[in-house]
Amino acid sequence: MVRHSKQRDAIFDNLCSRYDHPTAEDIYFSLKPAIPALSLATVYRNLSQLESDGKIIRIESAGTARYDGNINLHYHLSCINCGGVFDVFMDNDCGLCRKASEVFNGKIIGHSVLFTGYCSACSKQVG
Amino acid sequence: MVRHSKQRDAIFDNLCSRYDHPTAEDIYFSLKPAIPALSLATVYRNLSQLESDGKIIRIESAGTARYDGNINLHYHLSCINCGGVFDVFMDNDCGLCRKASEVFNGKIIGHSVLFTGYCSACSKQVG
DNA sequence: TTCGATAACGATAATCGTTATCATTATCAT
DNA sequence: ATGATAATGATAACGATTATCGTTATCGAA
Repeated sequence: MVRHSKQRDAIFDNLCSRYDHPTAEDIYFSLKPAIPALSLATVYRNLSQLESDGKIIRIESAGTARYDGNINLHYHLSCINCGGVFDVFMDNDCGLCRKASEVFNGKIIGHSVLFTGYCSACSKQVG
Repeated sequence: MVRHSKQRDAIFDNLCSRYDHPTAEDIYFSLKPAIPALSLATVYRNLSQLESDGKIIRIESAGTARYDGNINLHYHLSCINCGGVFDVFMDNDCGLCRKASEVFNGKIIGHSVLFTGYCSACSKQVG
Protein backbone atom coordinates (compact mmCIF):
# COMPACT_ATOMS: atom_id res chain seq x y z
CA MET A 1 0.00 0.00 0.00
CA VAL A 2 1.38 3.33 -1.05
CA ARG A 3 0.59 6.51 0.83
CA HIS A 4 0.85 10.11 -0.10
CA SER A 5 3.77 12.15 1.22
CA LYS A 6 4.72 15.79 0.96
CA GLN A 7 8.37 14.88 0.62
CA ARG A 8 7.84 12.57 -2.35
CA ASP A 9 5.76 15.19 -4.13
CA ALA A 10 8.39 17.84 -3.50
CA ILE A 11 11.17 15.57 -4.78
CA PHE A 12 9.23 14.63 -7.91
CA ASP A 13 8.19 18.21 -8.63
CA ASN A 14 11.70 19.50 -8.07
CA LEU A 15 13.16 16.92 -10.46
CA CYS A 16 10.53 17.59 -13.14
CA SER A 17 11.05 21.34 -13.01
CA ARG A 18 14.75 21.21 -13.76
CA TYR A 19 16.84 19.99 -16.68
CA ASP A 20 20.28 19.58 -15.17
CA HIS A 21 19.92 15.89 -14.25
CA PRO A 22 20.65 16.38 -10.56
CA THR A 23 22.13 13.90 -8.13
CA ALA A 24 20.25 12.89 -4.96
CA GLU A 25 22.34 15.40 -3.05
CA ASP A 26 21.55 18.20 -5.51
CA ILE A 27 17.83 17.64 -4.94
CA TYR A 28 18.35 17.44 -1.19
CA PHE A 29 20.11 20.82 -0.99
CA SER A 30 17.63 22.34 -3.40
CA LEU A 31 14.67 21.37 -1.18
CA LYS A 32 16.32 21.88 2.20
CA PRO A 33 15.39 25.60 2.51
CA ALA A 34 11.70 24.86 1.85
CA ILE A 35 11.68 21.65 3.93
CA PRO A 36 14.30 22.10 6.65
CA ALA A 37 13.54 18.75 8.28
CA LEU A 38 14.14 16.83 5.05
CA SER A 39 16.54 13.92 5.35
CA LEU A 40 18.94 12.83 2.62
CA ALA A 41 17.78 9.26 3.19
CA THR A 42 14.26 10.30 2.25
CA VAL A 43 15.54 11.70 -1.03
CA TYR A 44 17.35 8.46 -1.86
CA ARG A 45 14.34 6.37 -0.80
CA ASN A 46 11.90 8.29 -2.93
CA LEU A 47 14.14 8.52 -5.96
CA SER A 48 14.48 4.72 -5.90
CA GLN A 49 10.75 4.34 -5.53
CA LEU A 50 9.88 6.82 -8.26
CA GLU A 51 12.33 5.07 -10.55
CA SER A 52 10.88 1.61 -9.97
CA ASP A 53 7.42 3.11 -10.51
CA GLY A 54 8.68 4.28 -13.91
CA LYS A 55 8.03 7.92 -13.13
CA ILE A 56 11.63 9.08 -13.40
CA ILE A 57 14.82 7.83 -15.00
CA ARG A 58 18.13 7.03 -13.40
CA ILE A 59 21.23 7.94 -15.40
CA GLU A 60 24.33 5.91 -14.61
CA SER A 61 27.22 8.27 -15.00
CA ALA A 62 30.62 7.57 -13.47
CA GLY A 63 30.51 7.62 -9.68
CA THR A 64 27.21 9.22 -8.76
CA ALA A 65 23.76 8.50 -10.16
CA ARG A 66 21.80 11.32 -11.74
CA TYR A 67 18.07 11.55 -12.27
CA ASP A 68 15.78 12.77 -15.01
CA GLY A 69 12.10 13.65 -14.78
CA ASN A 70 11.65 13.33 -18.53
CA ILE A 71 10.72 9.72 -19.24
CA ASN A 72 10.33 10.17 -22.99
CA LEU A 73 13.07 8.37 -24.92
CA HIS A 74 16.10 10.58 -25.33
CA TYR A 75 19.82 10.36 -24.88
CA HIS A 76 22.45 12.14 -22.81
CA LEU A 77 25.87 13.64 -23.16
CA SER A 78 28.37 13.78 -20.33
CA CYS A 79 30.68 16.78 -20.72
CA ILE A 80 34.36 15.92 -20.32
CA ASN A 81 35.13 19.47 -19.26
CA CYS A 82 32.44 20.58 -16.80
CA GLY A 83 31.07 17.18 -15.81
CA GLY A 84 27.50 18.19 -16.58
CA VAL A 85 24.95 15.88 -18.20
CA PHE A 86 22.88 17.28 -21.07
CA ASP A 87 19.92 16.08 -23.07
CA VAL A 88 20.36 14.85 -26.60
CA PHE A 89 16.98 14.64 -28.30
CA MET A 90 16.92 12.67 -31.52
CA ASP A 91 14.06 12.25 -33.95
CA ASN A 92 14.06 8.49 -33.63
CA ASP A 93 16.02 5.84 -31.80
CA CYS A 94 17.83 4.83 -35.00
CA GLY A 95 16.10 1.47 -34.81
CA LEU A 96 18.78 0.56 -32.28
CA CYS A 97 16.71 -1.99 -30.37
CA ARG A 98 15.39 -3.54 -33.56
CA LYS A 99 18.86 -3.86 -35.06
CA ALA A 100 20.24 -5.23 -31.81
CA SER A 101 17.43 -7.78 -31.63
CA GLU A 102 18.51 -9.10 -35.02
CA VAL A 103 22.04 -9.84 -33.86
CA PHE A 104 21.56 -10.56 -30.16
CA ASN A 105 20.44 -13.98 -29.05
CA GLY A 106 18.21 -12.87 -26.15
CA LYS A 107 15.40 -10.43 -25.46
CA ILE A 108 16.04 -6.70 -25.66
CA ILE A 109 13.65 -4.47 -23.74
CA GLY A 110 15.22 -1.03 -23.55
CA HIS A 111 18.43 0.88 -23.98
CA SER A 112 20.29 3.97 -22.94
CA VAL A 113 22.88 5.99 -24.82
CA LEU A 114 25.50 8.15 -23.20
CA PHE A 115 27.59 10.35 -25.44
CA THR A 116 30.88 11.81 -24.28
CA GLY A 117 32.27 15.11 -25.52
CA TYR A 118 31.86 18.80 -24.82
CA CYS A 119 28.63 20.62 -24.04
CA SER A 120 27.67 23.76 -25.92
CA ALA A 121 29.33 26.16 -23.48
CA CYS A 122 32.53 24.13 -23.00
CA SER A 123 33.00 23.43 -26.71
CA LYS A 124 33.24 27.21 -27.27
CA GLN A 125 35.77 27.67 -24.46
CA VAL A 126 37.96 24.61 -24.72
CA GLY A 127 37.46 21.96 -27.37
CA MET B 1 58.04 7.11 -16.63
CA VAL B 2 56.22 3.83 -16.89
CA ARG B 3 57.79 0.59 -15.77
CA HIS B 4 56.98 -2.98 -16.48
CA SER B 5 55.16 -5.01 -13.86
CA LYS B 6 54.12 -8.64 -13.60
CA GLN B 7 50.85 -7.65 -11.95
CA ARG B 8 49.77 -5.29 -14.71
CA ASP B 9 50.54 -7.89 -17.37
CA ALA B 10 48.57 -10.51 -15.45
CA ILE B 11 45.58 -8.17 -15.03
CA PHE B 12 45.58 -7.19 -18.69
CA ASP B 13 46.00 -10.79 -19.89
CA ASN B 14 43.28 -12.01 -17.57
CA LEU B 15 40.83 -9.38 -18.79
CA CYS B 16 41.62 -10.00 -22.46
CA SER B 17 41.17 -13.74 -22.11
CA ARG B 18 37.62 -13.53 -20.78
CA TYR B 19 34.34 -12.22 -22.13
CA ASP B 20 32.23 -11.81 -18.98
CA HIS B 21 33.13 -8.14 -18.36
CA PRO B 22 34.48 -8.73 -14.87
CA THR B 23 34.59 -6.27 -11.99
CA ALA B 24 37.89 -5.36 -10.31
CA GLU B 25 37.07 -7.89 -7.60
CA ASP B 26 36.36 -10.64 -10.14
CA ILE B 27 39.81 -10.14 -11.62
CA TYR B 28 41.37 -10.01 -8.17
CA PHE B 29 39.92 -13.37 -7.12
CA SER B 30 40.70 -14.87 -10.48
CA LEU B 31 44.39 -14.00 -10.18
CA LYS B 32 44.82 -14.57 -6.45
CA PRO B 33 45.66 -18.30 -6.74
CA ALA B 34 48.45 -17.60 -9.24
CA ILE B 35 49.66 -14.44 -7.48
CA PRO B 36 48.87 -14.93 -3.77
CA ALA B 37 50.47 -11.62 -2.74
CA LEU B 38 48.28 -9.62 -5.15
CA SER B 39 46.48 -6.68 -3.58
CA LEU B 40 43.02 -5.49 -4.59
CA ALA B 41 44.41 -1.94 -4.70
CA THR B 42 46.87 -3.03 -7.37
CA VAL B 43 43.99 -4.33 -9.49
CA TYR B 44 42.11 -1.05 -9.18
CA ARG B 45 45.25 0.96 -9.86
CA ASN B 46 46.14 -0.95 -12.98
CA LEU B 47 42.61 -1.06 -14.35
CA SER B 48 42.46 2.73 -14.08
CA GLN B 49 45.82 3.06 -15.74
CA LEU B 50 45.03 0.63 -18.54
CA GLU B 51 41.79 2.48 -19.15
CA SER B 52 43.40 5.90 -19.40
CA ASP B 53 45.99 4.35 -21.73
CA GLY B 54 43.08 3.29 -23.94
CA LYS B 55 43.97 -0.39 -23.67
CA ILE B 56 40.75 -1.47 -22.00
CA ILE B 57 37.21 -0.15 -21.62
CA ARG B 58 35.31 0.66 -18.47
CA ILE B 59 31.59 -0.15 -18.51
CA GLU B 60 29.42 1.88 -16.15
CA SER B 61 26.72 -0.47 -14.99
CA ALA B 62 24.68 0.19 -11.87
CA GLY B 63 26.82 0.20 -8.74
CA THR B 64 30.05 -1.51 -9.77
CA ALA B 65 32.24 -0.80 -12.76
CA ARG B 66 32.99 -3.60 -15.18
CA TYR B 67 35.84 -3.89 -17.61
CA ASP B 68 36.27 -5.08 -21.17
CA GLY B 69 39.48 -6.02 -22.96
CA ASN B 70 37.84 -5.58 -26.38
CA ILE B 71 38.35 -1.97 -27.40
CA ASN B 72 36.62 -2.29 -30.79
CA LEU B 73 33.32 -0.42 -30.91
CA HIS B 74 30.50 -2.60 -29.66
CA TYR B 75 27.59 -2.38 -27.29
CA HIS B 76 26.47 -4.22 -24.16
CA LEU B 77 23.36 -5.72 -22.65
CA SER B 78 22.76 -5.92 -18.94
CA CYS B 79 20.56 -8.91 -18.09
CA ILE B 80 17.68 -8.05 -15.78
CA ASN B 81 17.57 -11.62 -14.52
CA CYS B 82 21.14 -12.77 -13.90
CA GLY B 83 22.85 -9.39 -13.75
CA GLY B 84 25.45 -10.39 -16.31
CA VAL B 85 26.77 -8.07 -18.99
CA PHE B 86 26.96 -9.39 -22.54
CA ASP B 87 28.42 -8.16 -25.82
CA VAL B 88 26.15 -6.85 -28.55
CA PHE B 89 28.11 -6.62 -31.79
CA MET B 90 26.47 -4.57 -34.51
CA ASP B 91 27.61 -4.08 -38.09
CA ASN B 92 27.76 -0.32 -37.71
CA ASP B 93 27.09 2.28 -35.06
CA CYS B 94 23.85 3.40 -36.79
CA GLY B 95 25.47 6.75 -37.44
CA LEU B 96 24.59 7.58 -33.86
CA CYS B 97 27.37 10.10 -33.30
CA ARG B 98 26.77 11.73 -36.68
CA LYS B 99 23.04 12.05 -36.08
CA ALA B 100 23.63 13.34 -32.56
CA SER B 101 26.11 15.91 -33.86
CA GLU B 102 23.37 17.27 -36.13
CA VAL B 103 21.02 17.98 -33.24
CA PHE B 104 23.40 18.64 -30.35
CA ASN B 105 24.97 22.04 -29.95
CA GLY B 106 28.36 20.91 -28.70
CA LYS B 107 31.12 18.48 -29.66
CA ILE B 108 30.47 14.75 -29.57
CA ILE B 109 33.51 12.50 -29.27
CA GLY B 110 32.28 9.04 -28.33
CA HIS B 111 29.32 7.11 -27.06
CA SER B 112 28.28 3.97 -25.23
CA VAL B 113 25.08 1.99 -25.50
CA LEU B 114 23.69 -0.23 -22.78
CA PHE B 115 20.72 -2.40 -23.61
CA THR B 116 18.55 -3.89 -20.91
CA GLY B 117 16.68 -7.14 -21.27
CA TYR B 118 17.36 -10.85 -20.96
CA CYS B 119 20.48 -12.67 -22.05
CA SER B 120 20.26 -15.77 -24.20
CA ALA B 121 20.14 -18.21 -21.30
CA CYS B 122 17.70 -16.21 -19.17
CA SER B 123 15.32 -15.44 -22.04
CA LYS B 124 14.84 -19.20 -22.45
CA GLN B 125 14.18 -19.74 -18.73
CA VAL B 126 12.21 -16.65 -17.74
CA GLY B 127 11.28 -13.95 -20.25
C1' DT C 1 -14.03 12.37 13.99
C1' DT C 2 -11.44 9.64 16.27
C1' DC C 3 -8.70 5.37 16.05
C1' DG C 4 -5.40 2.10 14.76
C1' DA C 5 -2.43 -0.15 11.42
C1' DT C 6 1.44 0.82 9.11
C1' DA C 7 3.80 3.60 5.29
C1' DA C 8 6.95 7.08 5.38
C1' DC C 9 9.87 9.91 7.87
C1' DG C 10 14.50 11.77 10.13
C1' DA C 11 18.74 10.62 12.12
C1' DT C 12 22.42 8.02 11.82
C1' DA C 13 25.04 3.61 11.63
C1' DA C 14 26.53 0.38 8.33
C1' DT C 15 27.86 -1.17 3.84
C1' DC C 16 30.13 -1.20 -0.47
C1' DG C 17 33.03 0.19 -4.20
C1' DT C 18 36.92 2.85 -4.86
C1' DT C 19 40.89 5.92 -3.82
C1' DA C 20 44.70 7.71 -0.90
C1' DT C 21 48.55 6.89 2.08
C1' DC C 22 52.84 5.04 3.20
C1' DA C 23 56.47 1.89 4.09
C1' DT C 24 58.61 -1.77 1.24
C1' DT C 25 59.97 -3.96 -3.14
C1' DA C 26 61.08 -4.21 -8.04
C1' DT C 27 62.48 -2.09 -12.30
C1' DC C 28 65.82 -0.20 -15.19
C1' DA C 29 68.99 3.57 -16.95
C1' DT C 30 73.45 4.57 -15.56
C1' DA D 1 76.21 -3.28 -9.03
C1' DT D 2 73.73 0.99 -7.77
C1' DG D 3 70.57 4.59 -7.10
C1' DA D 4 66.30 6.92 -8.33
C1' DT D 5 61.74 6.10 -8.25
C1' DA D 6 57.62 3.45 -10.24
C1' DA D 7 54.88 -0.05 -8.54
C1' DT D 8 53.46 -2.85 -4.92
C1' DG D 9 50.75 -4.64 -0.63
C1' DA D 10 48.32 -3.48 3.40
C1' DT D 11 45.16 -0.78 5.12
C1' DA D 12 42.96 3.64 6.34
C1' DA D 13 39.95 6.92 4.36
C1' DC D 14 36.44 8.40 1.41
C1' DG D 15 31.96 9.17 -0.97
C1' DA D 16 27.66 7.34 -2.42
C1' DT D 17 24.06 4.57 -1.07
C1' DT D 18 21.37 1.44 1.92
C1' DA D 19 19.73 -0.45 6.37
C1' DT D 20 18.08 0.24 10.97
C1' DC D 21 15.10 2.00 14.26
C1' DG D 22 12.30 4.90 16.99
C1' DT D 23 8.91 8.56 15.76
C1' DT D 24 5.42 10.82 12.79
C1' DA D 25 1.90 11.13 9.26
C1' DT D 26 -1.50 9.04 6.29
C1' DC D 27 -5.91 7.15 5.55
C1' DG D 28 -9.51 3.46 5.66
C1' DA D 29 -12.68 1.76 9.05
C1' DA D 30 -15.19 2.29 13.27
